[in-house]
Amino acid sequence: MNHINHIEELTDELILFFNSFSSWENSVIRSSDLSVSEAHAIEALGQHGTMNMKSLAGKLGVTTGTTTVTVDRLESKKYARRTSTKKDRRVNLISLTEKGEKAFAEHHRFHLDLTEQMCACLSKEEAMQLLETIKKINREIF
Amino acid sequence: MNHINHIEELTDELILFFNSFSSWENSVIRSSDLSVSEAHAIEALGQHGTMNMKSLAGKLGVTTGTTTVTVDRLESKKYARRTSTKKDRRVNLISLTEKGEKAFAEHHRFHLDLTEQMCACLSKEEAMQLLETIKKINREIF
DNA sequence: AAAATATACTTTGATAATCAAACATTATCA
DNA sequence: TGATAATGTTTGATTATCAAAGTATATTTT
Repeated sequence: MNHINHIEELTDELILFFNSFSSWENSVIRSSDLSVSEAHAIEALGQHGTMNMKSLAGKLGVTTGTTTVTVDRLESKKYARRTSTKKDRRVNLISLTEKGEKAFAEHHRFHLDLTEQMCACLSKEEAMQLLETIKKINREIF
Repeated sequence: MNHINHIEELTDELILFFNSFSSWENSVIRSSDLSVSEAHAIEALGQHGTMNMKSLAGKLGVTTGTTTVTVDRLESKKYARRTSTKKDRRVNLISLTEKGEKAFAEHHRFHLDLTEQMCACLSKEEAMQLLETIKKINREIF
């Protein structure tokens, strides 16, 4: 993989993969009654569990100000709730309500289906290798 | 890869990968004088060459209305231009100006660096396998 | 302990991003 | 020719976002 053309090619395929994934996700979300940012927040909370505003903002890759707005809407729609802690009263812990958990499960089902589709066009070995590779990249690069 | 837990795990890693990639890209873009949608449009035009509005909208995964706005801004900032064709006078071909090509090259450099970083933590075989796998998924799923 | 500094979050004000639906223009089909 | 389809723009509304300023609480320094 030292060859420059392979780097070029992999780059182009990664960008294409990213854009396709993004389009796919947006169209899945638009078929629900959630906005894109709301859905992403629910996804993060469902996957990683209750967390404070700062961590949630970090997971979503946006500022805490943006996250405040998103969580406000999730709260008013009853998908999530804020809980303050005794230990540090500045902190708000954000957790999913039952409705939020349900929405997460539903959305996650789409992701699982997509992953299954992907694996269906790969051999068992390729799929296992993909998992290992993505894990490595997630741990070591991002 | 038939095991349900592996599907779960791969799904979670893919989502993490996607979110990390997204955050990375956003922070790269914010260090330039382009907005996120402008940068994405330049990226698509640079990678695939001149195309009409509909194709560009398709590549970006947004409506043509949204694309009109984006291209308006790119044009007013001199990164891209519209050219009408004789063959079909409804069509606008969008192409990068010299300034646009330069911005693309610069942005693409960041992507190439990221890919190199990724490959640096993989063996040659793993990297080649990743390329093949992503290609397959891009062709067959998206 | 008081003052200074840092942290977690919200608010504000502005701009960017987006969609759906209506519209204008040009092509194609019957 | 007239009807239908396709390409792109405009409109009106909503969502998404940031940076910077503000609020409240914790921590550190003197």
